Amino acid sequence: MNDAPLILWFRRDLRLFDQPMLSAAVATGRPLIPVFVLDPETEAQGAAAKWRLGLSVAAFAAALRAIGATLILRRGPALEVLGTLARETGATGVRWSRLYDPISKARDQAVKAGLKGQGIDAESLAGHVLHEPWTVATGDGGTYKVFTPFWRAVRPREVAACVPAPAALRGPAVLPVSERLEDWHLAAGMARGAAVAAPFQRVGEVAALARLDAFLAGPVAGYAERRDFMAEDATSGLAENLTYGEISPRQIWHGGWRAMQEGRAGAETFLKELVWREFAYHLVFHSPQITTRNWREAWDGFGWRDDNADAERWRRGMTGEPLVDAAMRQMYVTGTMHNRARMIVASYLTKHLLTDWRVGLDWFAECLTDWDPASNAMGWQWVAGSGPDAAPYFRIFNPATQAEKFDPDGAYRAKWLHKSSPRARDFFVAVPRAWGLQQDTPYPAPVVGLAEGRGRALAALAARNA
DNA sequence: TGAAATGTTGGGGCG
DNA sequence: ACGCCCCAACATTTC
Repeated sequence: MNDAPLILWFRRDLRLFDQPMLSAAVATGRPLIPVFVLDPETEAQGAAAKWRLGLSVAAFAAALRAIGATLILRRGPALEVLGTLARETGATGVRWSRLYDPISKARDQAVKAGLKGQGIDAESLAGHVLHEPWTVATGDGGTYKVFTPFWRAVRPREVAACVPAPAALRGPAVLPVSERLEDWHLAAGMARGAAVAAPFQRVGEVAALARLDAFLAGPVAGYAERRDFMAEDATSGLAENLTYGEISPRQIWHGGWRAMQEGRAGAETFLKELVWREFAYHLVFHSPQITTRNWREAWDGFGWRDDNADAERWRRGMTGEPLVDAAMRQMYVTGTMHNRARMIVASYLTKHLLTDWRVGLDWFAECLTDWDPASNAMGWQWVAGSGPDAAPYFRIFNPATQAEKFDPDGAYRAKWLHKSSPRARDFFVAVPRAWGLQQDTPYPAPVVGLAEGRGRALAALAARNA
């Protein structure tokens, strides 16, 4: 019997329940060495994402400790670290859960080939999505490029049952050395923002499961009607947990499905949102260029403005358009932003300010604790019009109209803008000194009139479409 | 998962 | 009772 240790390389799957890679490894009976590698690809991520990742790693390390295992932390290129760890421990195999974005794919392919070259058995398993991207195809074998048919194809599909969490993990006879999480300084890029943002995070598997239960017991019923109201707590808020794999998409699917069968009105709409995430992952797998280039190549010649002074005001929540600024400040303080607000600020940047969607994508990547490469790219290209199933070019959100509809009493705007609001004050505590913003900085006049910005965008976009 | 302009309809006030 | 006007509400079209 093979009793050589197996290395479990954790990345965006920091959970114990419904963790196929982990369960399969436990079933072998071999000693297991869980490891998290801070590799250059991960270090390249945005400030908020790296900081939030650190919280997740800490929570996962604690969860592993509770079942008798130690999460080993190592920094360096993944192939190098995993090879070294294998030699140190006598491990003969490495397992991980698959990722689908181009950067992860390139790294993982190189790691797999490199490990195999060293005689180490390397295997990746599913776990981050409901269905492997290559298993969902159109009638003629192509890939779905429009959401609705994708939804119709995915909805009736059987999703595999969740696998239980292991009760215990058997470690190696001698524990390999681990670095200390504190020494990674993952909060460094957050400057003064980490302390401000911390209370808004829901970290770890236990908290994520509790939120799913609470959401399915209550808010899901009104999800379809209430989810767009930005001041309300009507959404699941599970995106950050999905990002780090603190909860499995399959568990959410099964929970949502059950709620739907029990007749909770909003449950199907909720499932649809989960499938939007799925759609993003399938798209990024089949069209990896979506993260960096116009998904529709016809857009390549379009004269977007590059980064510019207006975009800087957008980043700083100082456009003078209250709903846009409220949303940008919410993101800067909390690391998240209401879904509808994301569409509105993205429309404002790409349409009213005619700024390249990649400028917005980069800022979201820097600020969001729920950042993931697939959803971020799909969302931005969807709004800009260059993406799959994209909004037609003339679909331009009017932030004032959206505010009237989805923040009718102004509560969301007031929460993030009004001088007397503690959340609005948090923003001034969190922003870099270099921005030169103080609480008494006067609120600016709009960077562009709504009618003027809309007219300018329509003219430019109509010319592109001519 | 849009907005604004334009067109249509129908109820009520009023002569 | 009737026609006329106004206008809100709704529908359709256009960007």
